[in-house]
Amino acid sequence: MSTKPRADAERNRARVIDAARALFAERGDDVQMPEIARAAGVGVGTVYRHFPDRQALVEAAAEHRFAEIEQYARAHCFGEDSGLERYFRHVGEVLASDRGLTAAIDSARGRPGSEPRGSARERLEIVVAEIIAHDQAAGRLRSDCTVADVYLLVGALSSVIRKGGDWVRFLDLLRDQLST
Amino acid sequence: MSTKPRADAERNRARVIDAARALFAERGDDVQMPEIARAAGVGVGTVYRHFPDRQALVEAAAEHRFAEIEQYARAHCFGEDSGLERYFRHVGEVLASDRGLTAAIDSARGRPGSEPRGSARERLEIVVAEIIAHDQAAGRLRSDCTVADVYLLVGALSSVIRKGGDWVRFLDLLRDQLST
DNA sequence: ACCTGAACACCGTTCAAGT
DNA sequence: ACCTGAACACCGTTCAAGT
Repeated sequence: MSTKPRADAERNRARVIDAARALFAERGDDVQMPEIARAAGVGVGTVYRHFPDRQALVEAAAEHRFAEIEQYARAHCFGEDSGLERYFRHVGEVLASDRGLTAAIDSARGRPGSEPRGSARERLEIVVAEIIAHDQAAGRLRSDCTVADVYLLVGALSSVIRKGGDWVRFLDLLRDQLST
Repeated sequence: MSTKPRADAERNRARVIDAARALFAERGDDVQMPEIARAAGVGVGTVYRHFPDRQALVEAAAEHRFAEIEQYARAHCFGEDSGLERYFRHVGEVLASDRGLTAAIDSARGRPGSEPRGSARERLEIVVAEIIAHDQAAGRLRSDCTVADVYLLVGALSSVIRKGGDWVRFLDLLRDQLST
């Protein structure tokens, strides 16, 4: 369908994403578009050529975290103890270290299942479903727990972290609840 | 200290609060200051004379809900079953019906204990402490549960509701966790 | 004292002109 | 095709002028 983009366009896109990742990670939502453009060494118009609006850039800058979390999940959430518990703890750590990810999650448009085919988010959703099934098969997770439940709780976790709340305590209050 | 304000000033203040309550309750955070001024029949400058900034108005417009919730709590959260469970359910219903209250809670500046003496929020905090003590005395609440925990969970509940999530399910996932 | 609303500041987004 | 950045739109907040 679409023809290959020009080399300078691709390079500019990468620069914008890199600048956005660094700035959003550190200061979250209170970074302005002109500042990102300046840090990337391009004009604002170029940012808008590659991303339709601010929200799209926030999501694009967070995308790699979903892939990273998926890697972690595949490696560490299918053992002898609760995979979901490990999952929530790891997501909490990542969210706490990247305020841009909390911004992406807090304003997520889609419900579970609405991701485009093959996106990092969709692959992550699949692993979460597998963790749930694995924990349930081991009899350590309530049988009615769904992917939507995990999304709901990750959203809550994200907003706790964003507000500077004690998210470890939040997970403690939640923990054994998910056990049978 | 301060002398009595002029009658028209007091009337204008009341009009602003009334307009803000109605508009925030229905549409939450996406209501602009000029619109509130117009609905109140005053100039924007008058709004700013009575409230230092938008956030202060959001909080002032939500204040009465804290008193209402306190009334409910005193009447219904000291019975035979879990007072905290009734409390969370009621707060959820109020939050779901008043998006202005979610806006006030989601951007709350203070931690528990930081309220001014005698404010509605402080009185509410006291009742929450009493509910906790009552539930703990009846042996139906974990002994390490604090007022800060309840704040943490109400904040999480508020953000779930604000994002249009299934808050009843959220409370279900949380429910028995708080039991001993 | 208090009120009004035009004006200012700020930031997301667009678009005419340039390469 | 893509880039630039001045200009526009929008909204929170201020302040000079009025009562």
